[in-house]
Amino acid sequence: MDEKCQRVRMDQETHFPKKFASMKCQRVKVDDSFAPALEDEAVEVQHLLAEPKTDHVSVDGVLCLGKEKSSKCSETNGFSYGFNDGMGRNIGGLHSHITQGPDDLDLGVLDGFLDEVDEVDDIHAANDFSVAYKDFILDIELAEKVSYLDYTPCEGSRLRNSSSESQSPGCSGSSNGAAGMSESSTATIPESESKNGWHNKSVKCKLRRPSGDKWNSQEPGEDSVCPTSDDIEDLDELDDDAKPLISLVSGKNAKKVVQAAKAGTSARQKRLRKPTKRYIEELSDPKSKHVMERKSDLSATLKDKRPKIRSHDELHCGGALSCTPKESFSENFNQATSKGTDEPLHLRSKPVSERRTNPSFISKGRCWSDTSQNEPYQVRPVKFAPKVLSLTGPSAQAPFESRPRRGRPKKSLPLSVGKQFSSSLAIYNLCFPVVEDSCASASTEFLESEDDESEDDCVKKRICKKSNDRRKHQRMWTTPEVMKLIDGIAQYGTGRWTDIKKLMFSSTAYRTPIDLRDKWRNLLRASGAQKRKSNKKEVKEKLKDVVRSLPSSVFRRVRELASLHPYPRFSPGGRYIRRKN
DNA sequence: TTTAGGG
DNA sequence: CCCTAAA
Repeated sequence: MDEKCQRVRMDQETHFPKKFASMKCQRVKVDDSFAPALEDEAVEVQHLLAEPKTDHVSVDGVLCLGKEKSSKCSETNGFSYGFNDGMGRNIGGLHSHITQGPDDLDLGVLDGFLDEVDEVDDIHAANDFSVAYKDFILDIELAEKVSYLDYTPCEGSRLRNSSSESQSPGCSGSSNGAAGMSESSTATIPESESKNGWHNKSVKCKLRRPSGDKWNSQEPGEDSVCPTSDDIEDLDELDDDAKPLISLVSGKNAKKVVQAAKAGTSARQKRLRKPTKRYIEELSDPKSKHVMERKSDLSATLKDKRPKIRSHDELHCGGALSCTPKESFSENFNQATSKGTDEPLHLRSKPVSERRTNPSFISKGRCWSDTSQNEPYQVRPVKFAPKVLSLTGPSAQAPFESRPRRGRPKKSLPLSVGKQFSSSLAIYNLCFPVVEDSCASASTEFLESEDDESEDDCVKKRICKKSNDRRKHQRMWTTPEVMKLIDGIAQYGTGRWTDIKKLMFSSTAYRTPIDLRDKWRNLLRASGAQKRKSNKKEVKEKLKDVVRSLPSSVFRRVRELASLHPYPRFSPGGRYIRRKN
């Protein structure tokens, strides 16, 4: 662990001052649909607790994260500013080497840190850094001391609880259950206050340590260093978001709490997951509706083509198969400690039990991504990574392409769908009913996910690669295609999509008449030719992608045609006219 | 089967 | 893109 720490630190020092410019907001932008991230928070905290010695790195990661968010993706939230404000000073105090301008950071390094940060996407999604901060604080605290953890397990679970609880206000209604909890120490601190960059300087000053820069002076992995209030102080400087926890910790028996928490993670669960590019891409799918996933269970697993980045606990997917003793122990421990407290049990046990019982948890199709190729220092994950990969590899794609084609069946049908049940693979198949791709294909995909390629290329590659796939992926409309479509409409008018398809798109089999029509609809909206509720600008902003990629001449034509061939060809009576040839 | 329209 | 209703 020391090695890991140092290594990362070295990396950080070396690469940090590079460039942050390459940072893609992508990561941050995928958030909005992530309210359900809450659902994993308890687990996440647990994971973080489980990682004793990454303290420094973790904190650095947070700082970087803050910078990333605020500097590069200012559109995400106003929260960023406040955050940055607070963080900026702290960075200055704590890490002189990362006080470079926002553009001096390196994405690669950031990614590394993101690993430490665990679930960046989730964090961003929740628009709530407080959770993350608490996590890190826990991390740090945990790193400090590993000894006598054996007593006060209740405290540990308590801590976890409060962590998961305090983040609930930042999330949408789905987390009502947690909101009802009442833990005196945490309940007194309104989370909402800490989310708006609200800076409580008094606290800071009070706790501030004169010269302590423990991040630079203290060697990682020193077990002899007790978690002192200094640590808490420094942590407190991180951000106000951390305050709830800090007050919790300091208000109660800080050491015990932390140690207990640590005890809970003596069976250490390493964070395995690093979202691969593929998943990032998947996440940016505008159609992502994570709420849906929660509601629907198995059916959703078949339909869902949007694997989500989630807690690596989902490695329990195929759980019985890939679950290592350590993991199971950890889970059991958590449940055991949960019982020891006087707090509502369901709040704690929910994440775990839900994962176990809810198939949707299992089938996010991202198991193999948890093997985190980008975390070289991980040992245990690597041990079972191949297993998971081999098991889930093929099916990792399943959610993506197993979505049964509803409606009229199209040309190619699945070769085999979920027929391979054996006693040992029963669970696995349950989770991944569709297992059809060869391992080779999966492995190529796996490797490809690492590639750095433009999204377009990604899409196209996938399409090509799965040419025999029944599933039709998004296919970008090229400008020539759009112009062809416009020509066709000019010729046939709107409403005769099959004709247009036959004559203008006879060569491109992947464009169905419906596609043409949809595209036309989009063009209308984008061009503002349609007098919709929203004005042009608004529409254009919405469909910026389309607008961006098309010349203005196209839109002129669109508007012309729109007036010439009004799309919703309603008869005076209101019913649409079906034009006959 | 095809189109319209909503998601 | 997907789905359903309607023609």
